[in-house]
Amino acid sequence: MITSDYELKQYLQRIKDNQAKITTQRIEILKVLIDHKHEHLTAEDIVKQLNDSKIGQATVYRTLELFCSCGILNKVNFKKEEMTRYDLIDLNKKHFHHHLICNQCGKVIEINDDLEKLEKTIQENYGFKIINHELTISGICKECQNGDRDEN
Amino acid sequence: MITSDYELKQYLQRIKDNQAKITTQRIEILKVLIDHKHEHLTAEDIVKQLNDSKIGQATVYRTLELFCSCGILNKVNFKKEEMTRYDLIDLNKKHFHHHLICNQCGKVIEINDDLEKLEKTIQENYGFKIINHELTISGICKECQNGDRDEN
DNA sequence: GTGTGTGCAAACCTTTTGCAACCGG
DNA sequence: CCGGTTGCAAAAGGTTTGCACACAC
Repeated sequence: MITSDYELKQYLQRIKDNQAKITTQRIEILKVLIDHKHEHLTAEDIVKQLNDSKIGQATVYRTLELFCSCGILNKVNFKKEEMTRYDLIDLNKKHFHHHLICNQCGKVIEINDDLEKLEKTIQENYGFKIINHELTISGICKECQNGDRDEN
Repeated sequence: MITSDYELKQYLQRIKDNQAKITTQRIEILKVLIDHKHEHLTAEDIVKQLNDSKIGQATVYRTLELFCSCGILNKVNFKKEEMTRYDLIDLNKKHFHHHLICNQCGKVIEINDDLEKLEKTIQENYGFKIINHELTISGICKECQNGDRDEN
Protein backbone atom coordinates (compact mmCIF):
# COMPACT_ATOMS: atom_id res chain seq x y z
CA MET A 1 0.00 0.00 0.00
CA ILE A 2 2.65 2.51 1.03
CA THR A 3 5.26 0.42 -0.72
CA SER A 4 7.80 2.67 -2.39
CA ASP A 5 8.33 1.81 -6.01
CA TYR A 6 12.06 2.33 -5.83
CA GLU A 7 12.39 -0.09 -2.96
CA LEU A 8 10.31 -2.73 -4.70
CA LYS A 9 12.32 -2.47 -7.90
CA GLN A 10 15.58 -2.90 -6.04
CA TYR A 11 14.36 -6.20 -4.65
CA LEU A 12 12.92 -7.36 -7.97
CA GLN A 13 16.29 -6.71 -9.58
CA ARG A 14 17.89 -9.01 -7.04
CA ILE A 15 15.39 -11.72 -7.93
CA LYS A 16 16.14 -11.33 -11.62
CA ASP A 17 19.84 -11.50 -10.86
CA ASN A 18 19.17 -14.92 -9.45
CA GLN A 19 17.65 -16.20 -12.70
CA ALA A 20 14.20 -16.32 -11.16
CA LYS A 21 11.07 -14.99 -12.80
CA ILE A 22 9.03 -12.03 -11.63
CA THR A 23 5.53 -13.29 -10.96
CA THR A 24 2.43 -11.65 -9.54
CA GLN A 25 2.72 -13.82 -6.45
CA ARG A 26 6.31 -12.86 -5.81
CA ILE A 27 5.49 -9.17 -6.13
CA GLU A 28 2.55 -9.51 -3.74
CA ILE A 29 4.63 -11.32 -1.16
CA LEU A 30 7.42 -8.79 -1.51
CA LYS A 31 4.98 -5.94 -0.94
CA VAL A 32 3.78 -7.53 2.29
CA LEU A 33 7.37 -7.93 3.44
CA ILE A 34 8.20 -4.33 2.59
CA ASP A 35 5.10 -2.98 4.31
CA HIS A 36 6.00 -4.94 7.43
CA LYS A 37 9.76 -4.72 7.50
CA HIS A 38 11.31 -5.11 10.95
CA GLU A 39 8.16 -6.86 12.14
CA HIS A 40 9.53 -10.40 11.88
CA LEU A 41 6.48 -11.92 10.21
CA THR A 42 5.92 -15.67 10.17
CA ALA A 43 4.97 -17.55 7.03
CA GLU A 44 1.48 -17.83 8.45
CA ASP A 45 1.27 -14.06 8.97
CA ILE A 46 2.12 -13.55 5.34
CA VAL A 47 -0.43 -16.09 4.15
CA LYS A 48 -3.07 -14.24 6.18
CA GLN A 49 -2.05 -10.86 4.76
CA LEU A 50 -2.51 -12.34 1.30
CA ASN A 51 -5.77 -14.15 1.83
CA ASP A 52 -7.57 -12.00 -0.72
CA SER A 53 -5.01 -12.79 -3.37
CA LYS A 54 -5.62 -16.55 -3.35
CA ILE A 55 -1.93 -17.35 -3.11
CA GLY A 56 -1.35 -20.88 -1.86
CA GLN A 57 0.67 -21.42 1.27
CA ALA A 58 3.08 -23.69 -0.57
CA THR A 59 3.87 -20.76 -2.84
CA VAL A 60 4.51 -18.54 0.14
CA TYR A 61 6.94 -21.04 1.66
CA ARG A 62 8.70 -21.60 -1.65
CA THR A 63 8.91 -17.88 -2.30
CA LEU A 64 10.33 -17.09 1.13
CA GLU A 65 12.95 -19.77 0.58
CA LEU A 66 13.76 -18.19 -2.78
CA PHE A 67 14.07 -14.73 -1.27
CA CYS A 68 16.48 -16.09 1.33
CA SER A 69 18.70 -17.57 -1.33
CA CYS A 70 18.55 -14.30 -3.29
CA GLY A 71 19.94 -12.55 -0.23
CA ILE A 72 17.00 -10.24 0.32
CA LEU A 73 15.47 -12.04 3.29
CA ASN A 74 16.80 -13.52 6.52
CA LYS A 75 15.39 -16.25 8.68
CA VAL A 76 15.22 -15.20 12.30
CA ASN A 77 14.61 -17.70 15.07
CA PHE A 78 13.73 -16.60 18.52
CA LYS A 79 13.93 -19.42 20.98
CA LYS A 80 10.66 -20.57 22.56
CA GLU A 81 9.01 -20.39 19.16
CA GLU A 82 8.59 -23.27 16.81
CA MET A 83 7.73 -21.09 13.84
CA THR A 84 10.30 -19.40 11.65
CA ARG A 85 10.17 -15.64 11.31
CA TYR A 86 11.47 -13.60 8.40
CA ASP A 87 13.18 -10.26 8.20
CA LEU A 88 13.67 -8.31 4.99
CA ILE A 89 17.23 -7.19 4.37
CA ASP A 90 17.72 -3.47 3.83
CA LEU A 91 19.71 -3.33 0.60
CA ASN A 92 21.00 0.15 1.31
CA LYS A 93 22.94 -0.58 4.44
CA LYS A 94 24.99 -3.29 6.07
CA HIS A 95 22.40 -5.39 7.80
CA PHE A 96 23.11 -6.36 11.37
CA HIS A 97 20.38 -7.55 13.70
CA HIS A 98 20.30 -6.69 17.34
CA HIS A 99 17.36 -7.81 19.37
CA LEU A 100 16.40 -7.52 22.98
CA ILE A 101 14.07 -10.29 24.08
CA CYS A 102 12.24 -10.14 27.36
CA ASN A 103 12.23 -13.50 29.15
CA GLN A 104 9.02 -12.62 30.88
CA CYS A 105 6.65 -11.09 28.31
CA GLY A 106 8.48 -12.22 25.18
CA LYS A 107 8.58 -8.73 23.70
CA VAL A 108 11.19 -8.19 21.00
CA ILE A 109 12.90 -4.81 20.88
CA GLU A 110 14.92 -4.01 17.80
CA ILE A 111 18.02 -1.94 18.36
CA ASN A 112 20.41 -0.28 15.98
CA ASP A 113 23.29 0.87 18.09
CA ASP A 114 26.87 0.09 17.35
CA LEU A 115 28.04 -3.26 18.65
CA GLU A 116 30.93 -1.92 20.69
CA LYS A 117 29.15 0.63 22.80
CA LEU A 118 26.07 -1.54 22.89
CA GLU A 119 26.47 -3.60 26.04
CA LYS A 120 27.64 -0.68 28.12
CA THR A 121 24.72 1.54 27.29
CA ILE A 122 21.92 -0.97 26.90
CA GLN A 123 20.96 -0.78 30.53
CA GLU A 124 20.60 2.98 30.58
CA ASN A 125 19.04 3.41 27.15
CA TYR A 126 16.48 0.65 27.38
CA GLY A 127 16.34 -0.03 31.10
CA PHE A 128 16.78 -3.65 30.06
CA LYS A 129 18.26 -6.10 32.55
CA ILE A 130 20.58 -8.38 30.59
CA ILE A 131 20.49 -12.05 31.60
CA ASN A 132 22.07 -13.73 28.61
CA HIS A 133 23.03 -13.08 25.07
CA GLU A 134 23.73 -15.03 21.97
CA LEU A 135 25.77 -13.75 19.08
CA THR A 136 25.67 -15.59 15.80
CA ILE A 137 28.04 -14.53 13.09
CA SER A 138 27.55 -16.02 9.69
CA GLY A 139 29.95 -15.99 6.81
CA ILE A 140 32.38 -18.31 5.07
CA CYS A 141 34.84 -20.38 7.07
CA LYS A 142 38.52 -20.66 6.23
CA GLU A 143 38.20 -24.12 4.72
CA CYS A 144 35.35 -23.15 2.41
CA GLN A 145 37.22 -20.04 1.32
CA ASN A 146 40.08 -22.31 0.31
CA GLY A 147 37.75 -24.69 -1.44
CA ASP A 148 38.54 -27.55 0.98
CA ARG A 149 34.96 -28.68 0.80
CA ASP A 150 35.24 -32.07 2.46
CA GLU A 151 37.11 -30.71 5.49
CA ASN A 152 33.87 -29.79 7.29
CA MET B 1 30.43 -41.73 32.01
CA ILE B 2 33.00 -39.05 32.74
CA THR B 3 30.30 -36.99 34.38
CA SER B 4 31.67 -35.20 37.42
CA ASP B 5 29.58 -35.75 40.50
CA TYR B 6 29.95 -32.20 41.66
CA GLU B 7 28.68 -30.85 38.38
CA LEU B 8 25.70 -33.20 38.38
CA LYS B 9 24.72 -32.28 41.91
CA GLN B 10 24.81 -28.60 41.10
CA TYR B 11 22.26 -29.11 38.36
CA LEU B 12 20.09 -31.43 40.47
CA GLN B 13 19.96 -28.77 43.14
CA ARG B 14 18.61 -26.33 40.59
CA ILE B 15 15.91 -28.80 39.69
CA LYS B 16 14.94 -29.24 43.32
CA ASP B 17 14.86 -25.48 43.72
CA ASN B 18 12.15 -25.48 41.09
CA GLN B 19 9.94 -27.84 43.08
CA ALA B 20 10.53 -30.64 40.62
CA LYS B 21 11.37 -34.20 41.55
CA ILE B 22 14.66 -35.95 40.93
CA THR B 23 13.91 -39.02 38.83
CA THR B 24 16.09 -41.63 37.17
CA GLN B 25 15.12 -40.28 33.77
CA ARG B 26 16.03 -36.72 34.64
CA ILE B 27 19.41 -37.81 35.94
CA GLU B 28 20.09 -39.86 32.81
CA ILE B 29 19.17 -36.99 30.52
CA LEU B 30 21.27 -34.60 32.56
CA LYS B 31 24.26 -36.92 32.29
CA VAL B 32 23.98 -36.98 28.53
CA LEU B 33 23.81 -33.20 28.45
CA ILE B 34 26.85 -32.87 30.71
CA ASP B 35 28.86 -35.39 28.69
CA HIS B 36 28.08 -33.47 25.52
CA LYS B 37 28.11 -29.88 26.68
CA HIS B 38 28.86 -27.33 23.97
CA GLU B 39 27.79 -29.86 21.35
CA HIS B 40 24.31 -28.42 20.78
CA LEU B 41 22.46 -31.73 20.82
CA THR B 42 18.97 -32.06 19.39
CA ALA B 43 16.16 -33.81 21.26
CA GLU B 44 16.56 -36.67 18.83
CA ASP B 45 20.30 -36.95 19.58
CA ILE B 46 19.47 -37.27 23.25
CA VAL B 47 16.81 -39.91 22.64
CA LYS B 48 19.38 -41.91 20.68
CA GLN B 49 22.01 -41.59 23.41
CA LEU B 50 19.44 -42.99 25.82
CA ASN B 51 18.09 -45.82 23.74
CA ASP B 52 19.33 -48.42 26.19
CA SER B 53 17.54 -46.72 29.04
CA LYS B 54 14.04 -47.10 27.54
CA ILE B 55 13.19 -43.48 28.18
CA GLY B 56 10.30 -42.32 26.03
CA GLN B 57 10.78 -39.41 23.68
CA ALA B 58 7.88 -37.56 25.26
CA THR B 59 9.77 -37.66 28.52
CA VAL B 60 12.85 -36.28 26.86
CA TYR B 61 10.93 -33.35 25.40
CA ARG B 62 9.15 -32.68 28.67
CA THR B 63 12.41 -32.89 30.60
CA LEU B 64 14.26 -30.54 28.26
CA GLU B 65 11.43 -28.06 28.62
CA LEU B 66 11.69 -28.41 32.38
CA PHE B 67 15.45 -27.86 32.34
CA CYS B 68 14.96 -24.69 30.30
CA SER B 69 12.52 -23.31 32.82
CA CYS B 70 14.92 -24.26 35.64
CA GLY B 71 17.54 -22.09 33.96
CA ILE B 72 20.06 -24.87 33.37
CA LEU B 73 19.49 -25.29 29.65
CA ASN B 74 19.17 -22.97 26.68
CA LYS B 75 17.43 -23.50 23.38
CA VAL B 76 19.66 -22.62 20.47
CA ASN B 77 18.29 -22.19 16.97
CA PHE B 78 20.56 -22.02 14.00
CA LYS B 79 18.72 -20.90 10.92
CA LYS B 80 18.40 -23.41 8.11
CA GLU B 81 17.55 -26.05 10.65
CA GLU B 82 14.07 -27.01 11.62
CA MET B 83 15.12 -28.85 14.76
CA THR B 84 15.77 -27.20 18.09
CA ARG B 85 19.17 -27.68 19.67
CA TYR B 86 20.00 -27.46 23.34
CA ASP B 87 22.98 -26.10 25.20
CA LEU B 88 23.67 -26.73 28.87
CA ILE B 89 24.34 -23.60 30.90
CA ASP B 90 27.60 -23.54 32.81
CA LEU B 91 26.52 -22.64 36.32
CA ASN B 92 29.98 -21.46 37.30
CA LYS B 93 30.35 -18.64 34.85
CA LYS B 94 28.34 -16.05 33.05
CA HIS B 95 27.14 -17.89 30.00
CA PHE B 96 27.46 -16.07 26.74
CA HIS B 97 27.23 -17.85 23.40
CA HIS B 98 29.24 -16.85 20.40
CA HIS B 99 28.94 -18.92 17.29
CA LEU B 100 30.45 -18.72 13.85
CA ILE B 101 28.26 -20.37 11.24
CA CYS B 102 29.55 -21.07 7.76
CA ASN B 103 26.96 -20.29 5.10
CA GLN B 104 28.48 -22.86 2.80
CA CYS B 105 29.15 -26.01 4.83
CA GLY B 106 27.01 -25.18 7.86
CA LYS B 107 29.83 -25.80 10.32
CA VAL B 108 29.36 -24.23 13.75
CA ILE B 109 32.46 -22.89 15.48
CA GLU B 110 32.12 -21.99 19.13
CA ILE B 111 34.17 -19.03 20.28
CA ASN B 112 34.86 -17.63 23.71
CA ASP B 113 36.52 -14.32 23.11
CA ASP B 114 35.41 -11.10 24.64
CA LEU B 115 32.65 -9.35 22.79
CA GLU B 116 34.47 -6.07 22.32
CA LYS B 117 37.63 -7.28 20.70
CA LEU B 118 35.74 -10.01 18.92
CA GLU B 119 34.81 -8.48 15.60
CA LYS B 120 38.20 -6.96 15.03
CA THR B 121 40.14 -10.15 15.58
CA ILE B 122 37.72 -12.74 14.22
CA GLN B 123 39.09 -12.51 10.74
CA GLU B 124 42.70 -13.15 11.77
CA ASN B 125 42.03 -15.73 14.46
CA TYR B 126 39.58 -17.87 12.54
CA GLY B 127 40.16 -16.77 8.98
CA PHE B 128 36.41 -16.40 8.89
CA LYS B 129 34.84 -14.04 6.38
CA ILE B 130 31.95 -12.30 8.14
CA ILE B 131 28.83 -11.79 6.04
CA ASN B 132 26.22 -11.09 8.66
CA HIS B 133 25.62 -11.34 12.34
CA GLU B 134 22.74 -11.53 14.69
CA LEU B 135 22.94 -10.62 18.33
CA THR B 136 20.15 -11.63 20.64
CA ILE B 137 20.20 -10.33 24.16
CA SER B 138 17.69 -11.78 26.57
CA GLY B 139 16.75 -10.45 29.93
CA ILE B 140 13.90 -8.54 31.56
CA CYS B 141 12.50 -5.42 29.95
CA LYS B 142 11.84 -2.21 31.80
CA GLU B 143 8.09 -2.73 31.97
CA CYS B 144 8.37 -6.23 33.39
CA GLN B 145 10.90 -5.03 35.96
CA ASN B 146 8.32 -2.51 37.09
CA GLY B 147 5.58 -5.10 37.14
CA ASP B 148 3.65 -3.39 34.31
CA ARG B 149 2.66 -6.73 32.95
CA ASP B 150 -0.03 -5.70 30.49
CA GLU B 151 2.16 -3.05 28.88
CA ASN B 152 3.72 -5.58 26.48
C1' DG C 1 -0.44 -42.50 50.26
C1' DT C 2 -0.59 -38.54 46.95
C1' DG C 3 0.43 -36.06 43.46
C1' DT C 4 4.10 -35.67 40.18
C1' DG C 5 6.37 -38.03 36.45
C1' DT C 6 6.49 -41.57 32.73
C1' DG C 7 5.48 -44.37 28.48
C1' DC C 8 2.87 -45.26 24.64
C1' DA C 9 0.48 -43.94 20.72
C1' DA C 10 -2.23 -40.77 18.59
C1' DA C 11 -2.80 -35.91 17.58
C1' DC C 12 -0.90 -31.58 16.21
C1' DC C 13 1.13 -28.07 13.52
C1' DT C 14 4.43 -26.12 10.55
C1' DT C 15 6.69 -27.04 6.47
C1' DT C 16 7.58 -29.87 2.26
C1' DT C 17 6.45 -32.53 -1.80
C1' DG C 18 4.09 -34.61 -6.09
C1' DC C 19 1.83 -33.53 -9.93
C1' DA C 20 -1.05 -31.40 -13.39
C1' DA C 21 -2.16 -26.95 -15.01
C1' DC C 22 -0.42 -22.24 -15.84
C1' DC C 23 2.18 -18.30 -17.37
C1' DG C 24 6.47 -15.20 -17.82
C1' DG C 25 10.18 -14.11 -20.97
C1' DC D 1 6.72 -22.25 -26.80
C1' DC D 2 9.49 -24.06 -22.89
C1' DG D 3 10.82 -24.40 -18.47
C1' DG D 4 10.08 -22.27 -14.31
C1' DT D 5 6.06 -21.43 -11.11
C1' DT D 6 1.67 -22.26 -8.89
C1' DG D 7 -2.24 -24.59 -6.29
C1' DC D 8 -4.13 -28.25 -4.23
C1' DA D 9 -4.03 -31.86 -1.20
C1' DA D 10 -1.50 -35.27 0.82
C1' DA D 11 2.83 -36.46 3.28
C1' DA D 12 6.48 -35.52 6.20
C1' DG D 13 8.76 -34.60 10.41
C1' DG D 14 9.46 -32.54 14.86
C1' DT D 15 6.94 -31.75 19.05
C1' DT D 16 2.87 -32.10 22.14
C1' DT D 17 -0.95 -34.31 24.43
C1' DG D 18 -4.28 -37.76 26.72
C1' DC D 19 -4.48 -41.23 29.68
C1' DA D 20 -3.43 -45.11 32.60
C1' DC D 21 0.28 -46.73 35.29
C1' DA D 22 4.52 -46.05 38.19
C1' DC D 23 7.38 -43.90 41.40
C1' DA D 24 9.62 -39.98 44.35
C1' DC D 25 9.02 -37.78 48.60
